[in-house]
Amino acid sequence: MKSEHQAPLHQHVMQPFLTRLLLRSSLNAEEQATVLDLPIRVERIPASVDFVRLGERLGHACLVIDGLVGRFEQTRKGDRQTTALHIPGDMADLHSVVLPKTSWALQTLTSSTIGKIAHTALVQAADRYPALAQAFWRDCAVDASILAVSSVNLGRRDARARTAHLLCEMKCREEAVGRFTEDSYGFPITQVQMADVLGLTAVHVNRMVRSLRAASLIRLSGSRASVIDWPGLVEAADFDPAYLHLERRFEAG
Amino acid sequence: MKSEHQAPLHQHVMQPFLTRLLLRSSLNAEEQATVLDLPIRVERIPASVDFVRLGERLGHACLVIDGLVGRFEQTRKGDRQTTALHIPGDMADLHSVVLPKTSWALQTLTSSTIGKIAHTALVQAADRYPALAQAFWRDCAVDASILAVSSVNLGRRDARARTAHLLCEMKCREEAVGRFTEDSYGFPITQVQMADVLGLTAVHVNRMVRSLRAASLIRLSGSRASVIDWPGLVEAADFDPAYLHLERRFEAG
DNA sequence: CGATGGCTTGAGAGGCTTCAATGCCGGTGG
DNA sequence: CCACCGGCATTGAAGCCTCTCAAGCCATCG
Repeated sequence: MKSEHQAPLHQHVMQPFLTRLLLRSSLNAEEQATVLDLPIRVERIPASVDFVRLGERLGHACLVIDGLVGRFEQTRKGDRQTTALHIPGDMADLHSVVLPKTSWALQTLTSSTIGKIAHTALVQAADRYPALAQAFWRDCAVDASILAVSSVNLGRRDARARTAHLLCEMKCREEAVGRFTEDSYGFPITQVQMADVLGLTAVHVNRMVRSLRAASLIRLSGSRASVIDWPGLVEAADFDPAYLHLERRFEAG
Repeated sequence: MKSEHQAPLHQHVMQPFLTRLLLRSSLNAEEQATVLDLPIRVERIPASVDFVRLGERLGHACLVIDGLVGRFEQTRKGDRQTTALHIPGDMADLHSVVLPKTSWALQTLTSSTIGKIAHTALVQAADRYPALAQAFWRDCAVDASILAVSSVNLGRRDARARTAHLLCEMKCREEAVGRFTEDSYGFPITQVQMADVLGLTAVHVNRMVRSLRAASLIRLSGSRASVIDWPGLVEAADFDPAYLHLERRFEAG
């Protein structure tokens, strides 16, 4: 029941996001159709482009359709901290619907396909269907939960555990959307970019990655990460996936 | 127009939260009345009590009415990272409405008064008034924005700047609700607790606090923080209050 | 085939932690 | 009324984790 009365090309493009929403929220056919019918403007963007800048006033939210996107902020000195990584199906800045003035920036880490969805369309959908409003809200809450764990990593775990933790998190997130195959997932990110995420220097990231490789926990070849010893990696990372809220359960309050 | 037809004792207790919502959202009289009429169960809790624990399934959200509350997570080793501080008027876990299974814990830092509001009541209000749903969502988005900046602090700023940044942030947040008076605000927090927030050891927090004091930027006496040199503190912290979204503006998407 | 970007490795410096001890203060009980 | 106790702030010294600086290697690409 996906509103087949009109089948614009963009529909298949919204499907991964709907899938993500359905992971955590129960939506009826009408609500699902509304999501699929959201007008979207698709755009291809090369690697390393800041396509949303600090202090901008946004009129749309960005859906990652393909590629890898980083949300980041920086210090006056210019040190960059990536606060979130977004894979296909993620809305990189859904929170911009309620906070249109950005205090963050978005950057493509690899060349990516981005879908821009007007705030007005999202607000209309949320206003009409409370279940959608709640689903959007929940999506942002999960984002915040990841942010909180990221703070724990940066504040309390050493470089090696931090690095392992990132690999664990991305494995679980990719797996949740069916992108973890043959014990590996796409991880097309340079060590400099990893350093931005982990609050480390690229030099030290290199040493930590090698340490994990030497311990036969993972292998990073080219643009993929292969998990060799999942229990070992989880152990090294002190990882508990609960914060990702990936178990399907629809109980609200 | 505050629904004077019934004036239960708890109403004055919801006022600070409504004030906080109104800082960033436009709500009509009916919507405001709905917030003030939310049923709330008030409870007094001593200092250093974990009143929400990890992995719990919550049926209510916690409003801080008085005192100081910390949201935290910890590593397997037991190192604690406080990811958010909450002052009176804050909802410490509004996001629990959409994610009732906690991946965090709440702790009183001083003896506090907490108001428990049933999720069902909040969901009903949100379902009935889209503007309220959006206001709740926005409140969570601001919380996430603070979390993101916290990641920047932990990942990219040194101990001194981090310490100064915390003092700046709390000054602005207290000021926004009229609790910054005579160049000072309540900051009843031990250096051990500050260390939990800042991802440092208590010993080093002590040295950083002394350094800031020696530079005549602030004074921490007993349970209050006095700002001596605001521009200097902002400079030391590399602080930009934009992420707090405290300017009154009601444009949505 | 030189330039570029990413990965790798080494050596030294420094910021923060760890361990340890002291002083201060308020609360409590004899 | 005062001695004791526990929590908190403070200070010192040593050590380690991570950064900084620097250089070399390799693949890709124009």
